[in-house]
Amino acid sequence: MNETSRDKLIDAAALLFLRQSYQGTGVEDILRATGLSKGSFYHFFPSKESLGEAVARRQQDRVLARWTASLQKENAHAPERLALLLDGIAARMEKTDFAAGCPLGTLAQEMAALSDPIRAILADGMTHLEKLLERWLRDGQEQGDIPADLPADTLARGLWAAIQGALIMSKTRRSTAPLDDIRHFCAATLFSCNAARPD
Amino acid sequence: MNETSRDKLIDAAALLFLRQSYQGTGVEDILRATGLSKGSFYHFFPSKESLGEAVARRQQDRVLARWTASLQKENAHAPERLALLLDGIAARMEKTDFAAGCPLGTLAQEMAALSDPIRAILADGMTHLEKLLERWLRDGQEQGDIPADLPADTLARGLWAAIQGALIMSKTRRSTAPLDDIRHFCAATLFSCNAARPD
DNA sequence: GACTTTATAGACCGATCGGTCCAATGATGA
DNA sequence: TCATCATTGGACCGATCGGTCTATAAAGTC
Repeated sequence: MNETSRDKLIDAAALLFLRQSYQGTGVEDILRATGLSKGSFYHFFPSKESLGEAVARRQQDRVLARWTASLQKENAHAPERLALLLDGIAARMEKTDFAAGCPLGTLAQEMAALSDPIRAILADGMTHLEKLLERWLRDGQEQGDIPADLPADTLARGLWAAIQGALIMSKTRRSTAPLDDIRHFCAATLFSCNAARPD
Repeated sequence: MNETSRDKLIDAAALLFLRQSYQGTGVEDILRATGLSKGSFYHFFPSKESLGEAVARRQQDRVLARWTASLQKENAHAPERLALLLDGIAARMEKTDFAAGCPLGTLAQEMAALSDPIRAILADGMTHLEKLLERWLRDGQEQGDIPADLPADTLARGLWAAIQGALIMSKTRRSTAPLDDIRHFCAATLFSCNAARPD
């Protein structure tokens, strides 16, 4: 109900943290973005760090929802599902003029050493994403798109890392090419291994 | 000669930026770490951002030297060379109690959208790293450790991204396991593809 | 309608931010 | 010996930082 103000603060902060980083965003910036006042802010949150925790949780929910929608898309094979995910990410990078990045990864990079509560939330979110990738891989293996003898858990972790790194590169090069590279990378190592054994 | 003070500023800033980020490090922090004074700082650098550029260049030189030493190690095959690189990175993470990360990647994540000069320097450094990985891959292909039909340039970019991502994960999980995962990932996709086709 | 709780506005706080300025000091060469 | 110029120390600047406080307004509750 009266969560509207609290939600507005979290949403505005999530956007600003993603584009200007946590430390680069002042409490006043968030107030300006929401039209609320300081009294309101500190009524809902005891500190900026506490808001950071709420932001981390919200970003986790959002990213998880987006990844699930792509990676578990009905009537689609593994390569197509991955393409869906990467296209969505690429579109988001272009839309923000390459100022964004992974909502979890960027926060993690900055806050892991600064706030242990936030670090823990983000670590949890990343585990969920890896699990999602692992399930995508296993589905692909069942469908025959990915060789069944490959270790899904290791590959999932490696693939998650590759996507994170591609986002850093995308931001630095101001290009979506690194995200396409991931697709080619998978085509060469995961899918093509399969194609190389046609019998 | 009298570059000592300038060098001290760059080195101290490089260390602090890596652990506390650029925006989390005040000019006064750097002065405290070096024992120098504000007059000295602004004699050598017109602004904090200008120091940031110098730091980016220095980190590029350092990382490039380390990667070259590992990936072009004499009398070593591709898997061993990669292991050398990843072990070095893992050791550095543990030594800093997981507060560090890739000197280029962390700066890039934070500064790419904030300072175009710094962004450009880091983009350049990343290109060099990718070229280094590509050469490592081609050497491995010549030595027969990696299937010759794989596209070295695409794999190099993907692998670079995976290492970056593993560093984010390592920092967030406070563990070196993600770096070991990269090794297993390569073993499963690059090296083992080869082993899977024994004939 | 009286009373309590929740929510909001915004003045204010000390600390710190990046940056300026100038006087003092060091070294160099004529 | 003197002039020159690179280097350093540190007081100082306005702006902003995260956070506190009090007064008020709105929303329930009986």
